Amino acid sequence: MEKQFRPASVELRWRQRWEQLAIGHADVSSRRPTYVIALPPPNITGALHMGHACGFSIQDTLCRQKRMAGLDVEWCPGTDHAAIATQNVIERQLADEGTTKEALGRAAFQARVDAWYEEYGGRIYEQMRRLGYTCDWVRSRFTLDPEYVRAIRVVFKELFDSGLIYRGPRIVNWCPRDRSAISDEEIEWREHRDTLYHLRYPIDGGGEIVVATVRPETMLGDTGVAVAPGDPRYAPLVGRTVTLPLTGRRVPIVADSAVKPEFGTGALKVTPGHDPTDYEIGHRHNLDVITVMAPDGTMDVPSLPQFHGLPVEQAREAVAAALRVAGVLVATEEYVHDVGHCDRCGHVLEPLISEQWWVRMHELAQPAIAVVESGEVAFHPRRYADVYLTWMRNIRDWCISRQIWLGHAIPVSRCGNGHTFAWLEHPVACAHCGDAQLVDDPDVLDTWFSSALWPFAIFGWPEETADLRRFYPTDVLVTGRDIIFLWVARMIMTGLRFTDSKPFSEVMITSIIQAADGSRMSKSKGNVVDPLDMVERYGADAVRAWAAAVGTGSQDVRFDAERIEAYQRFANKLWNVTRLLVLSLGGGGEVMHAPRTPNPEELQAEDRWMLVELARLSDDVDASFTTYRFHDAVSRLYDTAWHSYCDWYVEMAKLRLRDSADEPSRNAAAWTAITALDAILRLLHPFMPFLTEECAQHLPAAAPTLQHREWPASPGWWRDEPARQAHEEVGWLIDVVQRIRALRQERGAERNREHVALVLDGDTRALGIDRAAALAAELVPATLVDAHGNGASPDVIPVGGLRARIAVRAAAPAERAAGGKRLRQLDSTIARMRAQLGNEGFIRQAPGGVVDGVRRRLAEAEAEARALRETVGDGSGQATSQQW
RNA sequence: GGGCGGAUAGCUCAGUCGGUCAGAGCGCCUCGCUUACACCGAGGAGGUCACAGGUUCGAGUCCUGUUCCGCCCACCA
Repeated sequence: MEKQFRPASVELRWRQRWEQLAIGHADVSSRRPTYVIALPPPNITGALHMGHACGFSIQDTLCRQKRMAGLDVEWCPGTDHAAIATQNVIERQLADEGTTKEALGRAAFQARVDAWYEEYGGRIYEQMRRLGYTCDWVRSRFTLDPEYVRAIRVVFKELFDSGLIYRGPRIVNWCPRDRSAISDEEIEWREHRDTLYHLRYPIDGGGEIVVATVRPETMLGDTGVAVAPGDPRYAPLVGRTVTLPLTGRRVPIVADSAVKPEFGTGALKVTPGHDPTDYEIGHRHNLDVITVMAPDGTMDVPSLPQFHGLPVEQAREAVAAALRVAGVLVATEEYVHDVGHCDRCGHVLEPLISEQWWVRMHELAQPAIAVVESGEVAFHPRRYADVYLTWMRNIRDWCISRQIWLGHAIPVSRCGNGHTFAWLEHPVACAHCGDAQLVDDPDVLDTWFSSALWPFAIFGWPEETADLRRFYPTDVLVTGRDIIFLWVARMIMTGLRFTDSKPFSEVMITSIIQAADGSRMSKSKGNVVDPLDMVERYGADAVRAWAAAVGTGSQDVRFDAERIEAYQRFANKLWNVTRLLVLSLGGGGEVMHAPRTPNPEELQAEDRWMLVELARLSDDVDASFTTYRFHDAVSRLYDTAWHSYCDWYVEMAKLRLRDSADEPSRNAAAWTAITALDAILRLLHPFMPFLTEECAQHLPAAAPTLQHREWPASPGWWRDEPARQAHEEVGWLIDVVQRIRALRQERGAERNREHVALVLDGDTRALGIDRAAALAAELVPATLVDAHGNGASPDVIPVGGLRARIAVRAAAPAERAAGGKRLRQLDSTIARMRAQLGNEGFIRQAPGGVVDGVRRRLAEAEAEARALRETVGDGSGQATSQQW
């Protein structure tokens, strides 16, 4: 075994082993209970970032643990075609080449896309393999697979036939760059600093009314002016008309509650064709809807050639200038507000009227609300259930059509007789009248429409496949909160409607990984961290342990590579303690001799102490899996493995391991050391699979993989009263050792056995006083003067039932005073506790255990302070010199 | 406008039922290459738990308000 754990040298080998053993493959014919996760499919066009690495690692950790617990685990991977995102990427490529998709034509464009999918799909899976994920690769799915397309069409047709999908002209969020509508959930709001223009509209028959707008160019499409109902300034004007500048159109003044009288001038120009609020107002007052903008974002006003064809920004300036000349523009003010952008391409959205396909959501939402209210679908952390419910209760219809080239075609045709119908396979004639003059719908579906079917479509739905029967519904969904609306909610709705079952019963929301400065990681900022870089630098295990440590606990986390590095060190530590056991217990080669199982009475107190530590660790790790608090699990594993096991147990056991004269003792230590390491490795395996596999190979009980070993469960006698007693007493011993070491160093003594003289006595039941003294002498290290209290030193350190008397050979008198620091700490603690005990309310109302605890600690502190004053003095240099 | 989260050591973060809760890792200081590990070991310094009130015998923890930071929702022209 090498002195250092080298992840690069073992990872490939273990990945191959897991693949050979088909660890990730679930057996559809098995009778074992299942555990199923549908991997949130990453966009096929991208590479995985640290956020993916975090969420996916947690899923693999869940899967590995469930396998060890005996479940048949199916973790089904896949990728998403990401229509708009992919199209944008390819279009940018084409632009760089000086061409366009239109010039290329549909077929050639599709060929480019297919090549792109081919190239990138494999890359994502390769990244996942490098991180050690045990997905069921055989079942991997792509949202463009034929079976998947079939599922989409079945869902669409059912919703269409039942009237939940409809087509209609409505005001939509239009992206002029993508030339497509997008849904409300795909808007990214950004703050803009704009100008608020005050425009004076002349009232017919005399007078004027001033409106405020940030978009003067839209006044070309105004069809009304609105004021708040009952606004005394304008009440008399309601019902009159104004004649618009530039267009000369006469439009009415109406009163509508959507108008806030305190904003701007209290009067609103109404442009139903280009503003959602205005659209509603216009609808209520039967105002005309006039469109003045083309789908490409330029003005579409042939009757006003000076503006026709201008892009929005230019049109805004031109119209404002014209209004200024006409004396209509009476004032401007700076105005900061949020403007909607396309979340895919970043372009400013233009609200405009367009024919689109919509899903009526209200009816679909009701059962999806019920399952979360009842807890049948539970969110972790819990508060996200409220986020979900609030959105669901206010849900609006979903615009599912996109005017782009890529994606799933909307499976609808219209015949020459005007019948519009949805189909599963492309028809040759009208389903209603047989007319063969069919026109297909030109639009494609929102990518999220297909994603919404993921948990059941991946298993073959709508066919009653064996996979579907066995693996659906899934157990848990692990994802980020940013797609609760876009994805999680819609999966729950479609699952309940089409499979009569919730698609998963738990939703685990993971943290969002930010850049080091707290900003979003994004390619454009160049602050994206590639998980593979981290794997190469620190090893896959370190990345995975980091993921578990930061991915839960609900706080967004700033990326800090040092935190990954800490787990690399941890891996090395465990590797080396394994090495130590191999060197001490090696039976030739690099595998330890299997120790005989000791009789319980052969175990020393420290052995029992370690077993109790293990029992507690395994309880805590189990609890962390139940509550999805992986950061707890990682920190408990880290502490127990490093500190309890390496720093204390192994140090205590070392002597016995080397003492071949006392076989029962040596055997008990060996058995305990190996048993503990084996349990730690198994508990840690879901988090750090490579390291734990590699270490476990050196243990006597080695299996082909830890995935075939059982999840640790501690026997009852690790938790019984004798064990607890031993644990407590060894705890005292550890405390004593630490205090002696501190005193030694404070007083400038070398870490040398001869510089500390130790006498230990006390009341111990599980840990004999001779044994305690021997251990303490070894651990400090110190010279054991007399285990029966005949030494000359006064008491110094009382902890629990132990009393240690020590004498330290100080380097210099001045440094001896350093003990005064401990005294000052003790004095303030003593004062605080005395005050507390002097408080009647505390004595009367605090639980007895708490009061007793304070009394006990006070007594200990007082005893220690008293003893310290005798040996060390109070810092004034008048310490008694203890020699021996 | 409504809501959620955060503010704890120099940095990044834990802290569940109010009472060993003043913690970890990194960084820093002092020792130590002791036959597992210097990617290590031993010890140490360092915090008015954002601020102000309140509840309580007792508050980092519960309540109210305030200030900053991040995010979400919303028909802020």
